[in-house]
Amino acid sequence: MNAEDEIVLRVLAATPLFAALSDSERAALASRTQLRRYAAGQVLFTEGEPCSGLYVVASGCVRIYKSSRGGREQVLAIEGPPHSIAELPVFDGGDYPASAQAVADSRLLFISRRDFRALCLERPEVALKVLQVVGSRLRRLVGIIEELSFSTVRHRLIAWLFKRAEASPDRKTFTLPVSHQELAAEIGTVRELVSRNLGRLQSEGLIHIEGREITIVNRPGLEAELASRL
Amino acid sequence: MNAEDEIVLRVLAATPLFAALSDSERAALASRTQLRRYAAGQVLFTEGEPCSGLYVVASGCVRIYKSSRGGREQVLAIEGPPHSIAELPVFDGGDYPASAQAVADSRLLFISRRDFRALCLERPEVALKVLQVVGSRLRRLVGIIEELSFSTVRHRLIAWLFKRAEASPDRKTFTLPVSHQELAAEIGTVRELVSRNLGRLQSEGLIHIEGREITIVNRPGLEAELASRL
DNA sequence: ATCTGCCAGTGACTTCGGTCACAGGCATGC
DNA sequence: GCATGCCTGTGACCGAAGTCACTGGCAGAT
Repeated sequence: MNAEDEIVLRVLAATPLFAALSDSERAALASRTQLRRYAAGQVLFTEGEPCSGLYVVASGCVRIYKSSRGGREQVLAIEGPPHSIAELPVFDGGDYPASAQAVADSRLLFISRRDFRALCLERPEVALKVLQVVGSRLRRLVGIIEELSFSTVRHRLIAWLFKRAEASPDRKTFTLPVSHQELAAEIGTVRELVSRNLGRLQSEGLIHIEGREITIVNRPGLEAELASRL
Repeated sequence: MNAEDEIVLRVLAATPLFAALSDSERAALASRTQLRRYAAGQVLFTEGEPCSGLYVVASGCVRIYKSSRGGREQVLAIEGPPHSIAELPVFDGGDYPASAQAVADSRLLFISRRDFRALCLERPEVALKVLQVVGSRLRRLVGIIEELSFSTVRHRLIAWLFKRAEASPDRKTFTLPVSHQELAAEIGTVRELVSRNLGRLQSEGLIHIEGREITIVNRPGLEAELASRL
């Protein structure tokens, strides 16, 4: 067994979708799995393309997004290992509903539509797992709709900052990991509004910005805003 | 077999989810299915409630929606017979992500979470069907996100009018089937903007309004707007 | 008939979102 | 070095979106 096969097996074992499989079943699946490499920025597929199969992130990071003419983008999801991508269009026979792009250099497993469907029929537990994964995906989409429909850019920005801060050691300070441009795509607006709103939050003493370092200064104040009349 | 049982069987047979079942399997499922009645306006479940099972619309019509404090609502889907509702939260163990309400007097089949999961394990074809159904649901949600993120109220209103017109005999004239309030919830805005935008479309000679009758007057003009820099 | 509640239209106003244009910073590559 | 390209901040501006308040219509209930 070569190094690539080993990676494939390891990733399959770590992926929730395939947790229920036995070792031998996983080996069988692995033999029908491709390992693909993508450079940062490279596009995996574009919305509207026919769906050829499902991906699992082995390393790196992938973002799923819609783009408009006019050049704006709206991010729907960002997935790292060991999550799967595009499980859904595999089943309803339609095209990919959105585009996907590697954020960093990435390796992905690719399983063809046919193989995956066959597996689901053979091992219903896998299908149930898919449903579970898809459930959380749907929840996230509903969350995005809620935010776009009911809340403001400022709101969404604050929520985004909190999400980042929670993931940092002291839950207060973190380094902006993306450009304003990308942040804008994630919260559904444009670069300039991100810049302005960050500036406004700072001048109101709610956060502190130093280069790419952002610190939550007045957490209660920010939380109060999130709570108010969503 | 009484009348209710007959309804249940008939609806199960017509529902895509259960198309793959044999008559005897459907009969077994029917015996574990409840028939529930809801009056127009009655709420089936509210977002955040624990998910107890899945519904199938037997007659009438149900809308799925999120509501904000401040009293606004955003409609996510409207389902008539023989479609199912809330297939998804059944699987990921979470709460209902949105609320559901009968639009008209309705009868719904209710299948408990347990029974439905068991069925999916036993008959993987059912699970695959669920995935297919859920796929189209996800597409619609992505479509909503796209519209909210990239387009304007005017845009969404025109798209909505087209959707209605397509469903009418001459593809031009139809009766507004809902209040402005409800229309606003469906396209993600407020009553006043619906009223104003309808008025504006008429004064620009694009549509004609007479009471609740709406006629598409200048279809090319409207289409051009939909096409422009989405 | 009157009262109540929902629905529709509209004017005045505020604020939010977004566009355009431009200037400066900082890295990379030649 | 300089040129190039991407990222950021900001001022000016415009139109869209939303809020508030009030009017009048219409249907159902009593």
